[in-house]
Amino acid sequence: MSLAFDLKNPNYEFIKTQTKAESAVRELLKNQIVAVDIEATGLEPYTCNMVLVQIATKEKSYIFDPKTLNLKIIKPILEDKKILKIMQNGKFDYAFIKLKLGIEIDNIYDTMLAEGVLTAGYKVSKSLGALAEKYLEIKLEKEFGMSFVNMHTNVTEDQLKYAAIDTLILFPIFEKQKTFLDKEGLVRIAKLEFAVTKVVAEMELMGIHVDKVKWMEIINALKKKRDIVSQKFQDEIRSLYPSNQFDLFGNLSNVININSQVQLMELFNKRLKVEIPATGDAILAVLDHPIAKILREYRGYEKLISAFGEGLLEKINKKTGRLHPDFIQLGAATGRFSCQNPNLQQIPRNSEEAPFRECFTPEKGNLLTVTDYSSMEMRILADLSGDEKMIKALTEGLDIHSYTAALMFNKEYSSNFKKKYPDLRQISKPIGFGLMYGMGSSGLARQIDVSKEKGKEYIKLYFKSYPKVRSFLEKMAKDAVRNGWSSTPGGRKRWYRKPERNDPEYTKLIANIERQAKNHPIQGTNADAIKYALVYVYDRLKKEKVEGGITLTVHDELVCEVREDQAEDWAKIQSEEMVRAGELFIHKVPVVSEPFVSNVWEH
DNA sequence: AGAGGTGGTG
DNA sequence: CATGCACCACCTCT
Repeated sequence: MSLAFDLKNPNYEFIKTQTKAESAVRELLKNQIVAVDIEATGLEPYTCNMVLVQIATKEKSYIFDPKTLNLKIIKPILEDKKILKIMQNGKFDYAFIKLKLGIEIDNIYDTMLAEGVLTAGYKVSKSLGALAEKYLEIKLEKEFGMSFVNMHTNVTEDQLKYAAIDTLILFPIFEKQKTFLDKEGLVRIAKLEFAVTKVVAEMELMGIHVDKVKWMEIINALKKKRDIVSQKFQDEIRSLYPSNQFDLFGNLSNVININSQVQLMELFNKRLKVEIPATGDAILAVLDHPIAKILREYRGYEKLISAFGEGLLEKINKKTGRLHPDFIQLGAATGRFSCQNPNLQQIPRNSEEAPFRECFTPEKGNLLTVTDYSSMEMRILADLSGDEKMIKALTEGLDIHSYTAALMFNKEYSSNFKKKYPDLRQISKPIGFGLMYGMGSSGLARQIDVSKEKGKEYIKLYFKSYPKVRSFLEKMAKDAVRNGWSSTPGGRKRWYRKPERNDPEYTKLIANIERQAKNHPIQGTNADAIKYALVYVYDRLKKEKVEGGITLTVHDELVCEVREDQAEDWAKIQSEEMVRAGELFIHKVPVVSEPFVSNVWEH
């Protein structure tokens, strides 16, 4: 592929006067497509600064100096709905440009997200370097000293060259990707991802407030309990070890490291003479041994303290006093978000001892509006499979697991079924979830603690109740193995590496694909829906002039923080927009989302 | 630095 | 033979 620019000597202009900047803007406004990139002193927009802002045409990169220029003048380019902005991981640049210049970039084509939808399911790098190699067979040498991180000196000519290349190279990558998006029918889903990315940037900038005092109260209480249990554990096992050790202060020291799986295995298998294959909770639970009981109690506390302790508070932003986690837009192969630093999608649900979610609170004068889809994946399964009885149950608003149990075990469904036959419902519920995950009979048997034969029988009864669910799941599995991909009705694809026939793990690998492909259309459609919802909700916030923004998305849930007098009305709108998004994909059963207004995340 | 084990979420 | 999807954080151990 021949490039429209010279890699060794890219055409660029480093702009340091307002007059030159103005004429550059005039030139740029003549284009339908530009590439945009920034260089910054670090990754965090609140505490780092922009060093360069590059906007390029196919042939030439205009490099603006944010220190000497008033960059408000690039607003007409960046906010123009007609001019396409090619960016690599645009969320990053969007955040800086919004924060430093008050400009909201519109009409983004993101090469990283495009690559994400083109390679979903494959573990491949989506860095600019990787894309340049893949599409252009060019190696981008990011030399040491090229970084702008913590930079205080003047930019070098080499740095400017690379800054120029970072924009110029986006054009040919964009051209190549476009043909693949077309070929794979991924244009629609790519456009969705592009529309979502600015919402994600805004959501990250918004962040969420944490009640630090309450958080530490919870942690300290847990620590007290943990330390008592930990001491008890050491005392109970001390006699099993030959000599007592003392620490510097003459206290008895710990016999083993309770956190060490290796030492625990030695303890159970060699000293307590109970053969266990691992020390996970499922195994310890059935062991019925006093030491196992203490260990389980310890683990309960230790887990919460280590995973959600001070570490989370250390991530509070110095500038804003809020948490600003990274939402990875294509973090999961199914199209779901993932979340990092910290992962707010795995904060424990509130419990008596550890009401962590109560610590996420609105700023004074605001309230949180929380909306989630109710039993969305069940609804998706009903809709995609077209199973009449499941559709009927969900349409009539019946308790789906009770209704399933009634069908399976030939009982009359009633509104008090749950109370009348709790044991039957306890069988039907895990099957419903398990099947969406491609679970087999032995897995189910293990789950609900019945024999393998009983497990098989239950699944049979389930499929007899919902025959189309079976044929749907089997078709998904078979098609994916044949095609090497599966897709959602929204057009999102997930690819699978087909194993060689002679692979020693062939059967296992095929079984993996089958399970993943049964789940993908369900989980993926949920992801498609919540992503449309994010765009709808963001647009509606602006349209309704609501003061506030989106703070969190947790797979089937959206959380906004808004001015308190607007919260009640807004929560309803937020739910409506979620429903509207869900109805793009679900037509045969109702989409349901409940609105909540609250001064804590969850109560 | 990376793997494996464990366990939190949807 | 293994046999429930999708993640991320923390711990130990090599």
